[in-house]
Amino acid sequence: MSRPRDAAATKAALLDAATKLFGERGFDRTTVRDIANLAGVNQALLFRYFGSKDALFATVLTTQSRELLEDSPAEHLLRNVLLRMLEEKPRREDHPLYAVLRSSHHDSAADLVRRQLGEEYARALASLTDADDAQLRADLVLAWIVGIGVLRTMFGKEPLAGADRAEVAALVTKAASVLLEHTEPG
Amino acid sequence: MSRPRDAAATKAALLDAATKLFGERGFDRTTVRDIANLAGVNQALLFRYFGSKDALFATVLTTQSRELLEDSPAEHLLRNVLLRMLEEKPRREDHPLYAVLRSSHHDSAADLVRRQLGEEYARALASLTDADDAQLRADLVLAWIVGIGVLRTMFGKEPLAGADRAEVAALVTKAASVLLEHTEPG
DNA sequence: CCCCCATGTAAGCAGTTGCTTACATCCGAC
DNA sequence: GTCGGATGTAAGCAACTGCTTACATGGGGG
Repeated sequence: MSRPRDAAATKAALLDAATKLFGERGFDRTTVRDIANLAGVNQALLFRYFGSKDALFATVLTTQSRELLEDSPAEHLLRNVLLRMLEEKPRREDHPLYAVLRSSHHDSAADLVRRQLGEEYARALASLTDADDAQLRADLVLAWIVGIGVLRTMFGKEPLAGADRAEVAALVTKAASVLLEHTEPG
Repeated sequence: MSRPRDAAATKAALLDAATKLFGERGFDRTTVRDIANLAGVNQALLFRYFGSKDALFATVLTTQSRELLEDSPAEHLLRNVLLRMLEEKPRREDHPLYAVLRSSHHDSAADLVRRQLGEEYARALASLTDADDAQLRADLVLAWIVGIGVLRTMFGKEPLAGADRAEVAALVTKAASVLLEHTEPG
C-alpha cells in the first residue's frame, strides 16, 4: 500500500526534498531520514535509487546547474545568474550555490562536482572577453556573484540584502563589463 | 601526571585548537574529540570549561572578533583589505568569516560577522564615494572581496587561487572604481 | 493463472557524536 | 600533616548517523 508503485515519481520526490533541504541546511545538517520523510518515501529507497547521500548531493548539484547553464546563452549568463540570486524571496533551494556554500567539503564526490560547476560557469563567463587573462577575469566575476549571495543570504547584510534587484544588477553588470569587455579593434 | 595542572593554559589550548579547527572545517565537521586531541587535553575538560560545543564555538567567535581591528586610511582601505584577503594563509582574524561560512546554522554567529562587516569595512568603503547609494555600492565591493576569499580559500578555484596578488588587485580596483568614484563637478 | 521482479517496508547494525559520570591526583589553606 | 576543592583521566551512555538486509506485495508478461 502507501506509496503508488512508481519509481520515477519516487526518485523525483527524493530529489526535490534533497534539493530543498541541502539548500536550506547544508549537507551535514541534512539527514537521509529528513529527506525521506519530506519526500514521503522509505529511506531505503534513497540508497536504492541514488547509492549514497554523497551521490544524491552530487546529483542535486549537477541537475540544478545544468538547467541554468543550458537556458542561458553566455552573453546573458551573468545577468540571469545575478537576477536569480537576487530574487525577492530568496528561495534558497533554487540555486545550487546555496547548497554548495552551506556544505564545504574537501573530500567526497561532491567536491568534484563543485569543481566542475565552477569550471563551467567560469568557462562561459570567460568566453565574453578576449583578454589574455580571460580565465582570471571570469573567476573574479564568479567570485562577485558568490560574494553577493553570501552577504545576502548567509549574513543578511543591509542594505544589500534588501536592495532592489534591478539596481544591483545594473551596478554589477556595469562594473563587471570593465573586466569582460571585448577589445575594440582600432 | 601528563598535563601540568594549569586551568588557564588548558582553556587556552582548547580555545586555540577550536579556533583552528572550526575555521578549517566548520562547526559540524569538527568533533570535540578532534579539538581535545589537538589541544592535548582530555575531552571532558572541554565541557568542564566551556559547557558545550556550541558555547565553545560562540566563545571562539567572540574572542576573535575582539581582535579584529584594522585602521587604514580610507583611500587605501580597498587595496589593503584586498591584499590581505589575497594573502596565502588566512589570518587569525579572518577565521570567523570562514568559520561561519563553513558552519551552516548558528544565527548569532551570522549576526556577529554581519555587524563586523558593516561597521568595519562597509562604512569605510562607503566613504569613498558620494553617490546616493554609497552604502549599497560599498556592500557590493565588500561582497566581491568576500567572494574572492571564498573562491580562493574554500574552493581553491584556479586560476584565481594561484593568481598573482598584484594582478588581481589591479583588476579589482579598476572595476570597483566604477562603483566608488566620486562624481566630478562640472 | 502464476511467476517474477520491480517496488516498497521494517528493522537493525556498526560507527560516531556530544556529553556525563565515577574516579584518581595534585596543591594550597589551615 | 591533612583536608578539600580544583584539576586531570578513563570509561561509557544514549542518541543519531549512513547504510544494509530480510522480507512483503503488487502488477505485468508468459
